[in-house]
Amino acid sequence: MSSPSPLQIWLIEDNTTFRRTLARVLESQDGFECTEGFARCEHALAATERGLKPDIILLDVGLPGMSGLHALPLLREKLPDTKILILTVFDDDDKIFRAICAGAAGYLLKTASPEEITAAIREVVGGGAPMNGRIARRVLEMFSQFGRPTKDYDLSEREIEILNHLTTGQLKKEIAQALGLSIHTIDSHLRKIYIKLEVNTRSEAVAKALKEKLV
Amino acid sequence: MSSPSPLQIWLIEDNTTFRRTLARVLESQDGFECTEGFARCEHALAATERGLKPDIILLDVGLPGMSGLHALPLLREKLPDTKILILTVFDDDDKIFRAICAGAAGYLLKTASPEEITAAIREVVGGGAPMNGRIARRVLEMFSQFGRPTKDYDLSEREIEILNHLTTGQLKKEIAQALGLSIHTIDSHLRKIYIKLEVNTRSEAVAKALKEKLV
DNA sequence: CGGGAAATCACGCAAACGCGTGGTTTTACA
DNA sequence: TGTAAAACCACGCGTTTGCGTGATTTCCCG
Repeated sequence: MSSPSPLQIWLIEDNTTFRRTLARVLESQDGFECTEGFARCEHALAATERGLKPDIILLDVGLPGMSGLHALPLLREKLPDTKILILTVFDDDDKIFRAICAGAAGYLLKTASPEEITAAIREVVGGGAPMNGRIARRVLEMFSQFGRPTKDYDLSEREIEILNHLTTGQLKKEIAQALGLSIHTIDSHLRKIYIKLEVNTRSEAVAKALKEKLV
Repeated sequence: MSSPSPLQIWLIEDNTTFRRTLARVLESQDGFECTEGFARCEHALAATERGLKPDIILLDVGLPGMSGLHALPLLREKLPDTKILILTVFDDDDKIFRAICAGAAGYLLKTASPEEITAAIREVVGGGAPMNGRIARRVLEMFSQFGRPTKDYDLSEREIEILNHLTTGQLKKEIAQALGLSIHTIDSHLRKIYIKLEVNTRSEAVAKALKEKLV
């Protein structure tokens, strides 16, 4: 099933021993072909200039010269169809966050066994996003931070509705028209919103509403 | 290793057949104890009032009465230490997003085999966050949307600086004072910002800046 | 070296805004 | 059934804004 066109894999990893060992492991897998190994991102980027396009890249983030995190968006631009898996020892939230935002297709730790790494590659090919369990947990936790309404300002439905119109830049007059109300009513609601949000200007209210996900 | 205190699992799932089958499968696992099965979230919430606290909950989202997504935050509040796994047929971005934001510890699909479900439970106990591969991919894609500067409006440094002041609700006068400039200069910058962002009001500019992560 | 973009400053006007202060009607709940 | 909160409406005042139309200076780059 895989013999006609083996999966082309690149390794970007400065530790030569680890890179070669991993390359050997991957090569031994049916359908895998470890076509290139680079010690620096710059070399990999140069290779893309020569028109080479792997299916998968295993990318270390702690590299001499250009870091993997810096290279990621560049690689993604050059190789939009290539799935890039992070393979690193770092598991801090900032690196995870930046890697994912930059378009990493998965995040593995170097503590992973060869079996786990090959399984991850197969998973990413199958449309998945392999992650170390702890990393996945962190991702979900970070994600859940986005949905918090933070504080409760006890805004009424009408007030939230008007707050929504504010974020579209509408004038009091326009909001009144849109809701079929008098401009004085909008003004009245607006004041209560200001009091509840503890702001004094429209833009401050909009900023607070958006920053704290009230709308 | 697990005999002293088996893992207590609740199922919240309206399909009686599926729930009972799954309960039987889980019970057959070493160290698992399927203590309760509910057809409605309301029943589960009532059970928490009686002081019951499972280790794991498998929660369907498409339920009669209160939906699983509505119940999730309530369950999380009652049972802060319980890991809640979503087990559903739905895989649309909105449901995934809401479930994760509400604190789901994992997201499984009902197409999962019994083996996959038991593996997922063991994974969540081990500090992981089991997800269906496709779901995990979606999560990373959604996540990566947060880091985008979206479009490039070609704002100058000064303009971005002033845009920042705008999001704090400052008046032109105040910004001028803060930057040691004339109010006319701020006005001038403001107009260019409006032109570049294609807006006509301050709040619209603030909204656009925050929504598109320009600041 | 010269052109263009960015940054700075200036004046005036109509429109919109924030705010004080008043009111009535509708809705919700005890 | 009463009462409080929300929603609705109104007028006026002083301030701020958005915009048209100008100008000068600084700095980068071809």
